[in-house]
Amino acid sequence: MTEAVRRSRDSGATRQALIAAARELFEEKGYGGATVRAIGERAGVDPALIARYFDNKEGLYLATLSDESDQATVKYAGLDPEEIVDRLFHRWDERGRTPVARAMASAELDDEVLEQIRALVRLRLRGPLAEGLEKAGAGSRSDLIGEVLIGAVLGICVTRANGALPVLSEAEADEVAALVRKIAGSMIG
Amino acid sequence: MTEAVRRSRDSGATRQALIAAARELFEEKGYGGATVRAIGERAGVDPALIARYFDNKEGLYLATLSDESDQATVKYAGLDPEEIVDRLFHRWDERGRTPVARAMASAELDDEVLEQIRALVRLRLRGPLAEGLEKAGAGSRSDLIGEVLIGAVLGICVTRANGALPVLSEAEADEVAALVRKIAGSMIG
DNA sequence: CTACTATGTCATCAAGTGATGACATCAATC
DNA sequence: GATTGATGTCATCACTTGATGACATAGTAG
Repeated sequence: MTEAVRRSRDSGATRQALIAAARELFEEKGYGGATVRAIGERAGVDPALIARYFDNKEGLYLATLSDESDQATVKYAGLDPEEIVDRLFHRWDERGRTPVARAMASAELDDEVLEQIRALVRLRLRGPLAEGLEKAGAGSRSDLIGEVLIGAVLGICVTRANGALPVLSEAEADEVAALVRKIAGSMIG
Repeated sequence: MTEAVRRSRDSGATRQALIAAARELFEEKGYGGATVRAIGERAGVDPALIARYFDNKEGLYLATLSDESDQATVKYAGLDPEEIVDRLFHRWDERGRTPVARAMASAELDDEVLEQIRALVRLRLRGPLAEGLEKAGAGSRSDLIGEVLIGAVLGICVTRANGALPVLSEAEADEVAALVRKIAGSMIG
């Protein structure tokens, strides 16, 4: 029987605690800024267990990406491009930088990370986006247009979060969202 | 007499060599990834001189930002918004990430860095952009719209450079530029 | 020539990093 | 309850980093 017993020593729970703590700290400090000691402390777990369960720090990082990918229950399929872009903006804007968004905004990407990012984007974002764009008559390069929109939203959210563009940072989310929708709309005609 | 003698020991030349090497390495590796030893080596200069001339690594980083600001001879004043955005895109796209662009895309910004970025953006980018937008009849929030455009271009250039969005990365610059112009145009009507 | 300052060189420190392996302890199985 | 594998703890290593200060040398002024 596989009972859902709450064991005092539960490797699964430890794994999840580490992933959750890692996601938080990677969001806050970035990959380099988050130390394995800090992650272990926040998870209430000995840092050495990172090596046991994820080989090393990078393995844990990849695990956070997979985890986010799994939890991306938001379905964009079948929506208007403007609606997709609107929701994407709100998601990235509210939740701060998810590991995925943060990775996408970073300068150079490790090969494995790049692979995960691309798969996630293709399935969850660009796919539905391109589909909606075609349906709306965006013409041939709907894949490219979809990615341009994703990149644009990412840049807006990043600069909005870090304060580099003060007016944008202080604007109401809805006002910015309206502009983002406008951008999406302009790609269709 | 202040002659332009080429001295074998020239603190000015040393400073410039350090700034140039630092800019390159900050572009390639980011702030954390560029070590003072690597900067010194590329500059052909002992790393200890960083401390002498710029106090510490962060001082050198700020110096690279000022330097880029000084060298930003590109004048956007008086141009159409679409034209400004087009040139901004090409600049960031060709030259790779300048220190400024890289800083704008980073997650959290140090106070001093933030200050420099904001000043640079206000003077060189958002100012002319907002002016052009108003002239074109963009309505009230031209400051906000200008910053949204800057953020969008930044995100497009960053994702284009790091390969997170493959179609965008492989597209011709001119094709992307056309879409960027389209986005700018949509903000006016 | 001498002395003095600017500039450059070098060795080294203290702190922090990720990783590792020996050891301890829990919990399931017989 | 003894055995055994899974899980957790701890000390420590090897390495890198930014920074510092003592020292060396060039170039100039007197």
